[in-house]
Parts: sequence; structure tokens; C-alpha cells
Amino acid sequence: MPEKDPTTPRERYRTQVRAEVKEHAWEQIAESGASALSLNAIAKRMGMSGPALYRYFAGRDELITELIHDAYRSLADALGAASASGADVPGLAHALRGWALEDPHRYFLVYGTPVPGYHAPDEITAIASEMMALLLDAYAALVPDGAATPFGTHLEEHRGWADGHAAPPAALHRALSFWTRLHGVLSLELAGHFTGMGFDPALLFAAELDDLLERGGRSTT
Amino acid sequence: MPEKDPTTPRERYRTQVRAEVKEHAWEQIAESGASALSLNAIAKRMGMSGPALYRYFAGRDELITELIHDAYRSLADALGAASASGADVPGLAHALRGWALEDPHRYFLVYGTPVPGYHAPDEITAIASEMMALLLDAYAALVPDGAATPFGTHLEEHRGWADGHAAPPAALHRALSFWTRLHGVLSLELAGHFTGMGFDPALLFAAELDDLLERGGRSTT
DNA sequence: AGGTTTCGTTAGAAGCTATCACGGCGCCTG
DNA sequence: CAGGCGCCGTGATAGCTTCTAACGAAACCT
Repeated sequence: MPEKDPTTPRERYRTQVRAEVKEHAWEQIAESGASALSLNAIAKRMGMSGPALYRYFAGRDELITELIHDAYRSLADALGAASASGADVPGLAHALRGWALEDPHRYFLVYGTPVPGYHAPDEITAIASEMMALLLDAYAALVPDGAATPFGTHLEEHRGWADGHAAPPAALHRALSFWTRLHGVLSLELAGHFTGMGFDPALLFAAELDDLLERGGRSTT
Repeated sequence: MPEKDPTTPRERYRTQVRAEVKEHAWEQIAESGASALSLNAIAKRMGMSGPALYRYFAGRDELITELIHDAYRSLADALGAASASGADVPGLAHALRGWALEDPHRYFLVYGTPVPGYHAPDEITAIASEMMALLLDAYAALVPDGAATPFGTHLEEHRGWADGHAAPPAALHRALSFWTRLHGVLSLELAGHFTGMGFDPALLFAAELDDLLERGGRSTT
């Protein structure tokens, strides 16, 4: 017999339905993208009629916001798992690319074209800085101390986003480059801008990663 | 008195209306993004009723496709103008950033989240390779011959996208890095992922550009 | 067992894309 | 210059969407 559960049956049912809605939402996004996500279609696929879903989500916007949150959480978990099993900088890069290729639409939910009115809630910026902390950890273990670049000194005066992390400015700079460069390659690859060009995007990604390492990680001699 | 014009009055009227529709579309995109673009709203703003626009555009998709085309054209022209007035690699980078900041939504129309079913027509890939040619020109004038990177040799076997350009493989590699890295910074900046972090995105862009140059352009001693 | 809360329904308003049939104006030609 | 062909804009209509409102029924808690 089940242990005493502080959650009422109604609550459990509610969260279960919400999860099922999200599941259908992800399927629909995977086939047609987030812009084509339809509450009506989800409801019909679940065997109930349109407005029923408004008992569970305030509207389309709230559902999408929650999907974005879950996507962020999923990415942070993927990077966290890699980091926990001892991944270094290239390990994190590999985890990032794996996560991106696993579901391109999910990647674009996080890093794609922003919705005009949307402003990220604190919960999401917290996840973002959680990922940044992972990256800074990996770079702090790698960077010697770093010749101060002009941008590095600028960062030293604006390191609030590092959230008290003790990484040297050179590591901050490297982490930012890691982020922007790999996003650059991944974004263009997933958006299909490389299709028809013939070369292997994986090799371009690897080349960018090599460049990132050659430049920032010469301390582990 | 006007010179003899091979275009009939009807044709002129037609192209004029089409241009006006696009103008309103750009305004609407600038305030609410491309996903919120509404033929109906445009028609009303122009003082005519909904279905009238279907005389000028087959549908919403055709209008958006044409806006994307115009955006590509605009970017290629911006880069072309810079190139024509003697801009080198950093000059092209500056032109790119200027164009991007001028209208972020237009940037995302080109490089943002792709629409699921959409496949770029030949006309657009032609513009893309036109821009790539500009970039390759600038790099060919800069790169010595380049120590062959592994990815460089891979590119040598898959250089179809360079469209017969005589640039050495190192230049191809550098041009690709230019593209992906600057897109990485710009994309994250325009999407607002740097807001609240405190540092100046322009300096990060400049730092990435410096890195791009330091590595690829040491021939101009 | 009764009362309250929550669920799912149908109905409806407002918006959108897109198609159709119709009337009228404008352009080109005879 | 007048006739006729063709294009333009309209209203009506179908079908889709989000989202609100009111109602009945079911399930939960006391």
C-alpha cells in the first residue's frame, strides 16, 4: 500500500495532465516548430475539446514559456551531467552539441529568434548563470592567468554576471567566446545555412573548438 | 514629359502597391516581429479590405519569402558597398554589425529560427554566395597561404560553395570562422541574451574580430 | 452523505488565412 | 472615340486559431 502522500489526488492528476500536454506540445514542436503550436490541436489529440486546456495553462504564452523553461533546464542538466562525470572544456562542448542535435527545435526555443514582448523571468536567468558557472569552472581549471586582453580588463569591471565566481578575467573572456562561437556554428548548422555547401559541419565545430582550446588552454603542459 | 516607358500604367500601379504593402509589412515586423505579421492588418492600414491583397501576393508565405529575399539583398548590398569603398576584413565586419543593429528583426529574418517547411530558393543561395565571394576576396588579400589545418584540407575537397573562387583553403576556413563567430556574437546580442550581464557587447564583438584578425592576417607586415 | 471545488463541456466573440463570385473601373484596341 | 476585355476591390463564406463565459457533472474532503 502506498505511503502517505502529501499531494492530493487532484494535484497528482493535475500535474499528470500538465505533463501530458507538454509531451504533446514537444511532439508538435518537433514536427512543425514552435510557431505552429496549437492548443486546440493538442486538446484534440488528447481526446478533449479545446477550452479544457485553459484549466491547466493560462494560455498559449504560458505553455510556451514553460516549454522554454524546461528546455533551459534540460540543457543545464545535460551540461551538469557532463561536468559531474569529469568533462573538461571540450567535454562540455561535446555535450552542448549533442543536446542541440538531439532536438533542433528545442535549441531554437532557447537561442532562436526571441518573441517581441517576451522578457526572461528570473528563474531562467538563474539557469543561464548556472550553466555559465559550469563553464567558468571548466575554464578556471584550464586557464593559467591569461595575458590581460583589453576586453578582459573591461570584463573585470563588469563581472556581475559571473555571480561571484573567482575565475580570472581571462577565463571570463574565454567562457564568453566559447558560448558565442559554438552558438554561431550550431545555430547556422541547425538552421540549415550549411546545407548544400558540401563540407561537414561537425568538422567545422571541431575546428572552432580546437581554436578555442589552442588559444585558451596552454596551462596543462 | 516622361520618356517612353515600356511598362504599362497597370504594371506601374501594381509594383507601387506591392512596394507599399512591403513597407507596411516592415513596419509591422519592426514592432511585433515576423510571426505576428498579418495581411489583414496591412490591408486595413492601407485603407482596403482583407482579400484585396491576394491580388498582389499569393499569400502570407509569399510575402514573407519576398521580405526574406529583400533582407538578403539589403545585406549583400551593404557588404558590397563597404567592399566597393575599399573595406578590408574588419571593414566588412563593421558593415555587418551596422546592418544588424539597424533592424534586428530583419537580421533574424535572415539568420533566425527557420520556418519548418521552408527551403531557400536558388535566388537566395545565389545572394548568399555573392556575400561569401566578397568575404573571400577580402581574405584572399590578407591570408599568406596558411598553414594547412585539418579542417582546411577537408575544405579543399569540398570547396564547391566557394563557387570557383581561387582563395586558398586557409582563406576558406577563415571566412567560415568570420561568418560563424560574428553571427554568434550578434545573434546573442540581438536576442537579448547579454542584457543584464553588464558588459558592452560592442567590445565583445571587437574582441572576437581582433581574434579573427590576429590569427588569420599576419601577412600585411 | 452533503457541500464545495474542480473539471470538461458547449456556445460564442474576435481574429486570422484564403477562396469565391460579383460589380465596376480602367486600359488597350479596333 | 467607343467598345470590350481584363484587372481591381468588395462582400460573403469556410475553416482555422485563441480565449471567455456559463453550465452540468463528477470527484474530493469534511
